[in-house]
Amino acid sequence: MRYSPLHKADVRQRIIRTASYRFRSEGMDAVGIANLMADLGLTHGGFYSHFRDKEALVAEACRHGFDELQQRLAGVLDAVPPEQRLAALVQHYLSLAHRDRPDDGCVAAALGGEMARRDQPSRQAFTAGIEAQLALLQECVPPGEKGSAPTPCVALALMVGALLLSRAVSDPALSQRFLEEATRALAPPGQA
Amino acid sequence: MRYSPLHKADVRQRIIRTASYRFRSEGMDAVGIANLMADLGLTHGGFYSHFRDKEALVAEACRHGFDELQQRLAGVLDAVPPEQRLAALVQHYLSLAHRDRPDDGCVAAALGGEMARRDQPSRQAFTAGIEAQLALLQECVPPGEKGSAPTPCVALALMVGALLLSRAVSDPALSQRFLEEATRALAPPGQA
DNA sequence: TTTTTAGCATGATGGCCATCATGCTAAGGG
DNA sequence: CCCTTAGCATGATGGCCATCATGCTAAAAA
Repeated sequence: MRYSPLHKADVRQRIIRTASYRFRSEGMDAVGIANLMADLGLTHGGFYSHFRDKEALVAEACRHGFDELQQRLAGVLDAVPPEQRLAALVQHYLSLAHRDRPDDGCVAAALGGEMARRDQPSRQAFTAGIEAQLALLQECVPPGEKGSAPTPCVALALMVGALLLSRAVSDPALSQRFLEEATRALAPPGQA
Repeated sequence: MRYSPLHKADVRQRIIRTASYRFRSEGMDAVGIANLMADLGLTHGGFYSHFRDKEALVAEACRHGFDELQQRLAGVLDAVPPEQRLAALVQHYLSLAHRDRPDDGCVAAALGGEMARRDQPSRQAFTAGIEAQLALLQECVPPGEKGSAPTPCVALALMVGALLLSRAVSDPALSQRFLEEATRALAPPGQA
């Protein structure tokens, strides 16, 4: 063992972390193993002692990305009284900052389309992340809200769709419209 | 000219058409020029006499895909009285058939994530398609609907997001929930 | 009928891809 | 203090990528 015994786990985490960012910003097919390892000052040789294949890394990177967002959103929610939680979450998710930093943002919005074409391990990791997001949204709906409030599935689909489209569209005004109108639909200003 | 004078335009259309399908089902990076031309019984040599580069083809394929969906949806809307148009469109868009045939479906849901990373020509073609979809949605909202109805941007974002997630998720039950709950949110059953 | 030329084919270039086989090297266990 | 071995490096394999240069061939123009 060249480095200390904990270094393998550390390198593994750095691979996942870097992959998670680069996948979201460049797409999963666009990031090669050799190129990715070079980011860490390593070469492609050792990769396969950490992961069985690229698919395994994609699954891990997916998990990592969802965990990260989940923790950040949990922090946002803790700082806010229960009635304002949904609004706070929506404003954070549909912000210009989130739109402009896909590498540090929601995996579903950045990689959802490509995930539909991937193998089972990655899709299962993705599904688990989605379910965690739905659970988090569930907790944001105040107790008294009746059938009028959007369900977690609807809220998540609208947020993902709006963020995705705001990124894809080349017209800045239209990009903002997606964010603003989706925000209004989920967290109407005329509310507590 | 080897074939009749109209054959160049015909071949060009066949390239666009095939590319449009394959891009949506396999992703734009996964379809190579040589492989694509082979689908038409041709080789890679002639490609660059039809398009300046791959980016130009992506833009054309994007246009073609949006046009096709637009025409199909227009056909659905014509067969239905004005009050039911939004519901008909939503049910068509959020159907299992659409979910399971991304190659023959909405460009935004299949390629939106990758479009955000593409060059200007493709993104402009994409934006034009989105604007056409928004215009079509605008016409679906009956005259009397007040502020309660979702705006076109919100409706489109929700539809795209729900379709995207229903495709990406590996759990069939969750996949259907996205489609059904989004459908209910946009075309509530307790309505004309 | 002859000549031009457009549409496509062939082939080359340089690059990147995932994956596997093997070799070095330094740290841990004895 | 030596020897095993784990972690990574080097290099090879076979394949696909976009793009450009050139050549063939048959149809249109003369």
